[in-house]
Amino acid sequence: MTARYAGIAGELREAIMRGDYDVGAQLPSEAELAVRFAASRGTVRQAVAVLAAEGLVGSRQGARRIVLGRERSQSFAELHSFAQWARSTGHRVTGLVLEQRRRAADVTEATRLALQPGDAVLRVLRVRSLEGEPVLLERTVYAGWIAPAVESLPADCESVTQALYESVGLVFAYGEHLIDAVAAGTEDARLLSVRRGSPLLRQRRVTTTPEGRPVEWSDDRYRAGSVTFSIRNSVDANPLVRQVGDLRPSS
Amino acid sequence: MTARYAGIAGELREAIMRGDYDVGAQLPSEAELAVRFAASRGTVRQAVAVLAAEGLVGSRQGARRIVLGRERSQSFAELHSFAQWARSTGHRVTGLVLEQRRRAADVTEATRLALQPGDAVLRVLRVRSLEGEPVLLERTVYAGWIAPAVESLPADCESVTQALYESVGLVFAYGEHLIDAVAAGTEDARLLSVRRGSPLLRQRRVTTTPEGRPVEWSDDRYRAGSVTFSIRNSVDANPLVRQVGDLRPSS
DNA sequence: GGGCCTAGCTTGTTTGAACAAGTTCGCCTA
DNA sequence: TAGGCGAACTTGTTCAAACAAGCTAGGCCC
Repeated sequence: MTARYAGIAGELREAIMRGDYDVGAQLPSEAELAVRFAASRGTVRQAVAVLAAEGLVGSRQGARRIVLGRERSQSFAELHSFAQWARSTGHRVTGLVLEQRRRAADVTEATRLALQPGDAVLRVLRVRSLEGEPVLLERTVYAGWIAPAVESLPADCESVTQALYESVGLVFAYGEHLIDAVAAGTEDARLLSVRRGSPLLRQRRVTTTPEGRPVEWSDDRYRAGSVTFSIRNSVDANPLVRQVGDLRPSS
Repeated sequence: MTARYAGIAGELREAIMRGDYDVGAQLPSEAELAVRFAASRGTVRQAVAVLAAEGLVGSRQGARRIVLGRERSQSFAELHSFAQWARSTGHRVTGLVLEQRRRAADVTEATRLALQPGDAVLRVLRVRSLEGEPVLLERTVYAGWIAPAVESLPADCESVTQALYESVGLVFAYGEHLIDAVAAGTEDARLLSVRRGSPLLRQRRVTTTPEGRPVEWSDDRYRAGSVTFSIRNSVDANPLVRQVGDLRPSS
């Protein structure tokens, strides 16, 4: 069994998504839930805190909690891994490595991956397709210490995240993402079957292990209209930040 | 004074941002912090939970907490309000209403704002500039009940969010955001001074009051390169979600 | 020297209790 | 009837204690 509060959160989440509570309706009070689940108030609070973080419920001191929506945010794994996300939504996903080679890290890459300039890194160019249509172009730089594991993957590996976990036990735990829009370059256009200059949604990200060690730096470009990022937030919890452009050269 | 845990979180945050702890370094243990701040372990845990949600520190059961970075996520207000965000980063921001008129809500708008089709709504077209350069085009639909307050604002109102708070005490508490890339239409191109078809970063959002009542539905388009969205997340906390495109017609 | 194992440290989970602070709603008064 | 008041309810904050579970480092054995 998982933690108690996680179980309670799960039951409440299902009840909300099932429609037991309408959007805008009130949730039972903490005291009531504590009795129903035979848990202390603290544990119940932890459970509803999970739902609040997912954006499902909101709360104000003094008033009952309110149901804000029915769609749950997906897990970190689903956010990080294109394959896991696509699969969880029932889409058929494929991938293909077009290029892969080791190089010495330049200053930018070294900084981002917490390496010394000149240390070995592995650059990979990958196309991902949804239902056979190419929708995503990934230009990834892996830190040298993980390169062997990445190179040993098949070129059409579906989920790199999962493969790395299974082969070397690597876990991605933290990520920082920068999202903006860019025009498709010549190569982008050719590989994604769009016209040059057409809009792409760009997501640049650094991912690190649970110990805080950077593993990869990636520039992912989505064909416009194929994928949308969705964010739920509240006065309490909010992870999204705007930044003025041109802070960093684009790789 | 604010809550105890908030104060502790603040001190720790400052220490991290000041560089007392290097990125990758360990934070003192909960027990140690409890002694130092003369608080119970529970309160200390609440404080570090705040930092974890901000993406500043990470934690693993059994091991000391690790400093992950030095940049803090901004507040919800800064995320929601373009003006407040820009001001907090030291930019000069201006705004101008180009069009404003009441209409009956169509089915889409009514659904998103939890109204009945035919109820009155207020549509506003606004341009926002950074340092005099137009960077953002806002097409906003306000629910009828807030329309009078919006109409009474000056056309060059800098911060609508703040103005509405001051005039009628309206507070924005929750938001749902959809982010993708689109090509600039004829009107977009003219008003943002870009070529037609050039890439724009689009953010569609619904914002609601603390009671869960939708206030506005907006389609914001940023000129490419002017603004970047940044997200920090971890296995525990993650608010960002991908969605397959074409789920909803674009306004 | 190399590998295993355990003791102690550190974070995760849960309970129970108490008070603070904000909301709601009915009642009472002017 | 309109407004104000207050009691009951509900969430927010804090404390203290105990056990579970994962991690680390040092010592021990081969």
